[in-house]
Amino acid sequence: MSSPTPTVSPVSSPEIDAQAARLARGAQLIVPEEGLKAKLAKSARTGRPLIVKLGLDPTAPDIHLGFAVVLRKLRQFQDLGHTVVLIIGDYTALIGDPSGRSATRPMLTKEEIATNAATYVDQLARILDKEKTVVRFNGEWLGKMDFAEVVRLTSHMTVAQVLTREDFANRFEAHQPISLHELLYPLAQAQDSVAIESDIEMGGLDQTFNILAGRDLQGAVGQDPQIGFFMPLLVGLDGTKKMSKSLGNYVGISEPPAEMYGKVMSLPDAPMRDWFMLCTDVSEEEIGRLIGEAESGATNPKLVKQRLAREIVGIYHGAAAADAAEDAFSRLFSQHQVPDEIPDVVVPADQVEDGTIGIVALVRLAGFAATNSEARRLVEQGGVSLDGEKVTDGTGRIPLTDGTVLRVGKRHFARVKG
RNA sequence: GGGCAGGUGUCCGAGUGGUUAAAGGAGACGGACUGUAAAUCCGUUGGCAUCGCCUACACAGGUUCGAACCCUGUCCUGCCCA
Repeated sequence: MSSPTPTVSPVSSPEIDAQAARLARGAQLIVPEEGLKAKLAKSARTGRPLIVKLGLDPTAPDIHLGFAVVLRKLRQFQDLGHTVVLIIGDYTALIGDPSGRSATRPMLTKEEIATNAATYVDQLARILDKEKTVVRFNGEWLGKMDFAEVVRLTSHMTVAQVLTREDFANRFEAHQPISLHELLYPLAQAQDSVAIESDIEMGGLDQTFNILAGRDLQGAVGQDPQIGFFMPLLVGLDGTKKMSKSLGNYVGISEPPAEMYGKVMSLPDAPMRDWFMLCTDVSEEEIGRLIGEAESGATNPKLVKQRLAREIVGIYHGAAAADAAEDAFSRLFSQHQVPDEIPDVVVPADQVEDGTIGIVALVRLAGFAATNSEARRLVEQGGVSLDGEKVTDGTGRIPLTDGTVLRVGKRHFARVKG
C-alpha cells in the first residue's frame, strides 16, 4: 500500500486486534482467519455496526447450553456495538424438514411458527441484548422467489459440492435416503445471508457447509462475503455425543435451578474443562488451575464439578439460586435427606379401599411410572420406599396416611394426600 | 420402466415354519458402592385382572394343526441397469 495517509489502515490497530482476540476466544474456527479483523476495521471506519447472523429452526424452541455457547458469543458482538440478526426459518419449516425420515413431520402452521418464534425470542432474551437484536423470517424473501429464481439459485452449486458435506456424504455412503429438497437447504440458508447482507454468520461446526455456501453465494452476487464464525459443539451430558434435544443429553437454559444443577453434576469428569470454557465466564487461568487440581487429585473432582454447576446455574438464575440448588443437592445426595419442597400426590376416593391403596397404583398416581408393570418392577427391585421404609411386595396395599413421603428411585419424591 | 436386496421391540441388529415376548449391543430404569444423577459391578427393560391372558416382527390377505419366518397384493427404502 502506498497510501499517503498512514491512518487509513486500522486493520492492524491495537484496538481492533484486541477486539478480534477477545471475540476469537473459544472459537473453533474462523473463515477466513484474517477476515474478522477486516470486518471489524470496516465497521470502525464506516461507523456501521456489523450484521451478525444466526439461523434458527422454529421447530425446537427449547434452548440448551450447547446452543447458548453460540448465543453467548453473539452477546459479545453486541457488547461491541454490533447488530445480531436472527433468522427464523419459517419458510423451510413450512415446507417441512424431512431429516429423520421415518416420521413425516407434520407441517407447521403459521400460527405455530409465530408461537415458537415468540418463545424463542423470550428465551434468547436471557442471553442477548434485545435492543441490538433483529428478528427476521426467511419467508420474507424465500417465499417471494419464483421457480426461475430458484433454478438460478441452484445453478450456483454442484452435486459433488453438496456431497462434500459430511452428513450427506455419510448418508449417501450408507445408502440412506436423501431427499432432493434437503439438498436445497444449504442454498436457502445461503440466500438468507444474501438477503440481509450478512457480515458474519455464527454457527456450530456442523454448520460449516451451509455457512460457507453463504460466502460463495454472496461472492457470486457481488456482496462482500460473510465471515464464517464457528463455535465448538458442546458435548452433552453423556460425555461423548454433542448436546442435542433429540438425544436427551441436554440442559435447557430455562430449566429450574435444582434441575439444572443436578444435570450438570451428572456430567462425566472428562468434559469439565470444555464446559468451563464454553459455558461459564471463569477465566482461562482459573479453569486451568481447577482442572489441574481435579486431575492430580489435589482437589476432589466433585468440588470442581460443583463449582461448574454453581457457575452455570448462576448465569441463568443468579448466585442465590445457585447456592440454594447446591444446598438442596448436597442434602439429597450426600446426606440422603428428603428435600424441602416435594409435590403432593392426591389420591382419588375410588382408589381407596378400607383406608389402603395399592402400592402400584400409588406409584402411578405420583407419575413415577407409565404402566402398572413398570411400577411393579420398581417396587420389586427395591426402588420404592414410604417414609424411608422399603416396600418390596408388588401386590401389596399400604395404609393411606396423609403426609406419607413416597420415594421412587434416588430422586423422585411425593407427599401423599388423602 | 426393468432387475436385485431390504423393511424386526426406544434405537442398532440376530433370527428363515413350532420350545420366540423374540439372541446380542446401545439407551433407559432399579440396586450396591461412591466423590455426584461420575466411574465400576449386579439386575430389570411390550401390556394386563401376572403362576394365566392379550398384543407385537411395514400393511392387507392366504397356505398350515401352527408363521416374524412360506405365498399373493400394497406401501416404503437402497443398489444396479435403462
